[in-house]
Amino acid sequence: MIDIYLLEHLQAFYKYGTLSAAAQHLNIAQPSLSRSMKKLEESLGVTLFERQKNRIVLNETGKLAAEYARRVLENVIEMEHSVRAFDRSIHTVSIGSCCPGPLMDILPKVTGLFHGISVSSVIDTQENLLKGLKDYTYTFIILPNPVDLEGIVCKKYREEQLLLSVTPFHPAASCKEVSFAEVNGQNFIMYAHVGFWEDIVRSRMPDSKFFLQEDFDAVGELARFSELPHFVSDITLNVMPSRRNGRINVPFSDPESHVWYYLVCLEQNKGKLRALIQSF
Amino acid sequence: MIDIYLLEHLQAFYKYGTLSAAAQHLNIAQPSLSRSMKKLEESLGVTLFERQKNRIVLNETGKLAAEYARRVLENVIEMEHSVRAFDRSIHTVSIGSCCPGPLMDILPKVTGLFHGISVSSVIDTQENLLKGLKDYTYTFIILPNPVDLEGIVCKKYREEQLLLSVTPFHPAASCKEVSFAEVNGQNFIMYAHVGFWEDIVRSRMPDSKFFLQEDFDAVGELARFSELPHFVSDITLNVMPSRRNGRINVPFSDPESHVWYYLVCLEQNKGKLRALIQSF
DNA sequence: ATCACTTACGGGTGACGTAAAAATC
DNA sequence: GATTTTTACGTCACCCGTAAGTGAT
Repeated sequence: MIDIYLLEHLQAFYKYGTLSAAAQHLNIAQPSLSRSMKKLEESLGVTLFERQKNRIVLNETGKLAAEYARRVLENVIEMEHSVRAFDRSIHTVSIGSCCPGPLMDILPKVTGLFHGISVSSVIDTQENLLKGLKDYTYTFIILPNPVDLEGIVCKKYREEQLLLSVTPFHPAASCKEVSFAEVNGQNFIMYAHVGFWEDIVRSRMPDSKFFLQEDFDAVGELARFSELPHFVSDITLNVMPSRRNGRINVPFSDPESHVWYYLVCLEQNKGKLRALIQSF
Repeated sequence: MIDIYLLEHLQAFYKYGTLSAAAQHLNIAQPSLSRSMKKLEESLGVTLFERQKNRIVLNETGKLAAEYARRVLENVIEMEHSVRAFDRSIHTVSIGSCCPGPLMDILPKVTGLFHGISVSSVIDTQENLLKGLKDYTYTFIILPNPVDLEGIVCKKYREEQLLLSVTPFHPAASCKEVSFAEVNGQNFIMYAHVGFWEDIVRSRMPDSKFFLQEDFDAVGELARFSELPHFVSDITLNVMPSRRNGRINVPFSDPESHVWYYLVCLEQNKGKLRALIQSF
């Protein structure tokens, strides 16, 4: 059977067009590549290149072979990734979430439940979360909507309400609720890794600027010495009461500011999910 | 990247259950396999087996890896096959047909049109014909029905009428037409490689026996010295008038006895198909 | 004793690098 | 002269086989 390294070499040549360029990217000497391509042709029993004296280009058969090579290599890479992820999934619980809120209250429960084995968590896009669930990167994922897919289990988890955190002098401070439109154009301090919330506030308040903070604690610190509003949620306030620090928290009135979360896992982890839910 | 031979070894172990059995089928020594499995675990950085002192079995991760290995190996085999077939398709024209009839009149035209390059023809099932078209095994295929698939071109070609060939003393000899039902139960001489026609006559005449002849000429020879009926078609009679040899040919009346053929090829061979049709 | 796997050691294939030649721009 | 491919040759990695050892049936 054809050796993998021959396919890698072919793909590199396909990508970079010349043997020398491809050899550089492969970190091998050019004559090695020349030999590899010959060997590939020989083992397939097929001509893959048109050769002039100092020029070599793929013919139609060669291009077809290169496409197949790409597919095979992608498969091998997927195998490596998935097998490693599956192995890790046996020894660890990894939770992917669309935003930090539900992680804040679920992480302590998970670490308590699966004591002894390590727990990791990541904020990611919905697309990557579902992909990562299927390839064993995540044991559980948390989505802001239900999913109905073959082999996947989905349970309604909890809700979250977004609130505006302002100083008592802010016009909204006296309101019972506030809409995105009313504060559109104002500038906000915001934690950088809020997942899908960022899409929501940016799209609903297109005239605002958001001063992103890589460090979560920085948001609280900056708010203490600034008039700038920022965002909190009922979950945040519950888990970290210090975030109140003299500010007024006004709920948003828009429907997008209120979300139901769903816990999602593979069929094979249904048991773990049930255990987790029972621990609530 | 993981070497192919490691995947082959893993798959063999997956299939045969023990290192010794797998090694035998791989034609290598057992210690080699033992080493391969260790190396695979090492390069994946993952435990694939549960080892007792003299026993080794795949764990869950190992089974997953073996499944992925199978997929990769299948891909490589498909690559080898398709690339070789594509290369051949450049140098030859290969025609797959659902039955011999339309081949008899199209082969001379094809050999005339593509003179210099070799022409081969095969009778196959509809399923295999379509598969072979997609993987470049066949340049053209001939089907008894149209197809409408992405990337595939289909042209109505010609018709064929099945007839019953009998001696003048046969009851049907004086009829203008005959139905399958009327001769059901009688025994027939039949060429062995008539493709889908065999399915038709067997299903429409379940009480008949068919004496299959591997050699096409044997049908004519046997018919000369026998009272047994056999099958001909308007195409056969046209191409080989000798098949008449004193017999009466009565057309079947059933709709299944009349077929329209379609010439099918890949989009990329549309030009060749057009040239072929224009040569008619 | 036989079977199944592992460890240890030696051998040969072959993938790679270096050097140099040939050809094109 | 710079770039690209091919040919030639030497080297080292590594895959395999043989032989020996351990443990289980």
